Amino acid sequence: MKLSTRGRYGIHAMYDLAQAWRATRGPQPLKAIAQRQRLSEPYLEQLLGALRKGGLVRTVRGAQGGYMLSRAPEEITVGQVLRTLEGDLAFVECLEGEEACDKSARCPMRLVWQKVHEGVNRIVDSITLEDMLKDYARLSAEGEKTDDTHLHG
Amino acid sequence: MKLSTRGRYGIHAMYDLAQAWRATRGPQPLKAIAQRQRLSEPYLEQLLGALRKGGLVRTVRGAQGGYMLSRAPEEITVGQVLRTLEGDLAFVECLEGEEACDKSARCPMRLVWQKVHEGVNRIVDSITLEDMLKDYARLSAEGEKTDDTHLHG
DNA sequence: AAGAAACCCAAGCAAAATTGTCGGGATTGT
DNA sequence: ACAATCCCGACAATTTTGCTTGGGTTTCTT
Repeated sequence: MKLSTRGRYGIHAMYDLAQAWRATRGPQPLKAIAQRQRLSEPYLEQLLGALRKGGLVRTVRGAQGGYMLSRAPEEITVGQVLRTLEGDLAFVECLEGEEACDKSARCPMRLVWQKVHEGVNRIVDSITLEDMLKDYARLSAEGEKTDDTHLHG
Repeated sequence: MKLSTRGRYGIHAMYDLAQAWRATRGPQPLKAIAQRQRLSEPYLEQLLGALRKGGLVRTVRGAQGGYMLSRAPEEITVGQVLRTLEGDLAFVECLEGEEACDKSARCPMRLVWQKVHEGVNRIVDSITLEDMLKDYARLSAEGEKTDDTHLHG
């Protein structure tokens, strides 16, 4: 029931890129993202590769290159990121393919899984990277000290 | 992100016991439950053991014994079953213990995980075994053939 | 009292998934 | 040219999952 590190690290990376989007707008080298978020470079590279294929980030190759969001932070949802890295956010497989479960139409469990599936997706799709930036800004304003290094969760 | 077989099989077993509750009220032997739900006996035994410790089923030992719900189907929620077998339904660990995440108070990710956590729990706690029985009865009424063997999902 | 029908429990274990690492290739700015 | 980058597939370590095995213990029936 836990998210794997793919989803968790992916959100960290995307949040990092959302901050960069506001600040410099330039591409961020893998190494910089990995250091700020304290993630292993080669592993993060895999995740960013998947996010690129999913159309959520784009890359600039060669020196001074790096990764950047493919569109504005308010147009990327947490759900898009998680589904790209984790696959369909379904509790059970029988919801994924159309014919994954033969008895699908008359299964007492199915409605339960459907409700959870819809609920989870509705929530994660309602939160954009921009929302996360704002929420965190508000949170920081309330607390006193500023500290923008490595916050995991 | 998938439920493990523990949660899935557990719901099947509890649904089976909910049906039995209405019909006979007598304890159901492990073997009978396993056969109806097509689950491995020794494995199911583990799950029922956990459900017993969790207070959701009670047992009658000795010959003619078996497992039965510890209270009425309308008083047992899907959430109780899943949490008993899967642990806290949290996307990330930092929500579980109080001090699992040191920076908890000012973490940009935390609010996201909290919202999902609350959403999932609200949904699974809103569905009782009785609801499942009713939903399935309605579903069966709509379809024509009756068939109460092994429906997985 | 014997036997069978049941639950109870702790280890062990193979397969699968997760979480990375490694090595080399391709592209591009300076 | 050269260095900074991204790109990609293979593989290795570790953990988790999904069971199985081999014993117990309790209680009903005869």
